[in-house]
Amino acid sequence: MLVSTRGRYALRFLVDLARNRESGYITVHELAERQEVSKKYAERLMAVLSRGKFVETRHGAGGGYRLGVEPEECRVSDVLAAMSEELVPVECMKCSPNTCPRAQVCPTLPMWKKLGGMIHDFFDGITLADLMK
Amino acid sequence: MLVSTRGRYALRFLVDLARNRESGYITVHELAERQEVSKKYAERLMAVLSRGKFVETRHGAGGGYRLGVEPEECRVSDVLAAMSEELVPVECMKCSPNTCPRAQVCPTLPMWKKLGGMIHDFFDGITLADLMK
DNA sequence: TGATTTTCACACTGCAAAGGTAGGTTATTG
DNA sequence: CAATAACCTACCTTTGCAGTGTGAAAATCA
Repeated sequence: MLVSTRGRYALRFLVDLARNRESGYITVHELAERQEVSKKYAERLMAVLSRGKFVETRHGAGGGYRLGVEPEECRVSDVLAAMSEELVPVECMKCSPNTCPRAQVCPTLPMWKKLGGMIHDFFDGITLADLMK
Repeated sequence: MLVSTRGRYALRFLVDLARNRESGYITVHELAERQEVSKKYAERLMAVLSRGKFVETRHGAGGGYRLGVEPEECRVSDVLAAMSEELVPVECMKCSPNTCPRAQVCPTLPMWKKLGGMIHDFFDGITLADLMK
């Protein structure tokens, strides 16, 4: 039931950028150091966030990353999705429609569906703005 | 964010036993076949449930498993715990007190804690009796 | 323009945990 | 005592995550 470090680090990076929005562009080096994540790994995760338009980038000297969204409008669920974090509790719910042959008779599926909904709603209701305080 | 098959299969086995409580002892062979899980794997998972007192066993001919608890009193959270399913969403919440040096300043930890609480409450509120209907 | 600084891309490795199997042992029944 | 069924342990295989190395491409600044 763990959330991958990918998703968790990404959130921490975004919160960091959100809190330091006035400082202009921030390099991966700085970000990685503050968040105590290896620079190399941080680099990769930030690239994903960049593709997902969560951050704006600037190459070259004086460059780096800055937040590309309004903290109030950036939902945690979107960030996790961008980091390809599956928010469903069971394999068979990954793709819809459910292809499991037992889906119609599975006594536990309704429970998993309900939980999946809960989790999704939970992350939907939290934004970067909530986390940066 | 997936629940292991261990936990999921175990629940299905228990629901099966609960639904067939009048049939006396049920062999792993039968159980595995109905639930479409390999007999060998089912055997192992049932042994765990046995150690956890969720089922009663009987060796030899005519033996097998039968439910060892009242469905109304068997919480899903207990079953998952017995199958060593960690219900926390992040590594650092596995042991308490939290040993992560960033715990005090982590901007995301409160969110994970809240989610963890929600998930635990969710599974606490569901019993075998709810699933067997 | 050219050196420097930065992001970006991708292949690769290492590792741990999960899923699943094999074979044999012990307990119980009839 | 033969058959049956749970039990146990060690093992194998796969998978996905975490993390690194190398080297580009892009932009800056002098």
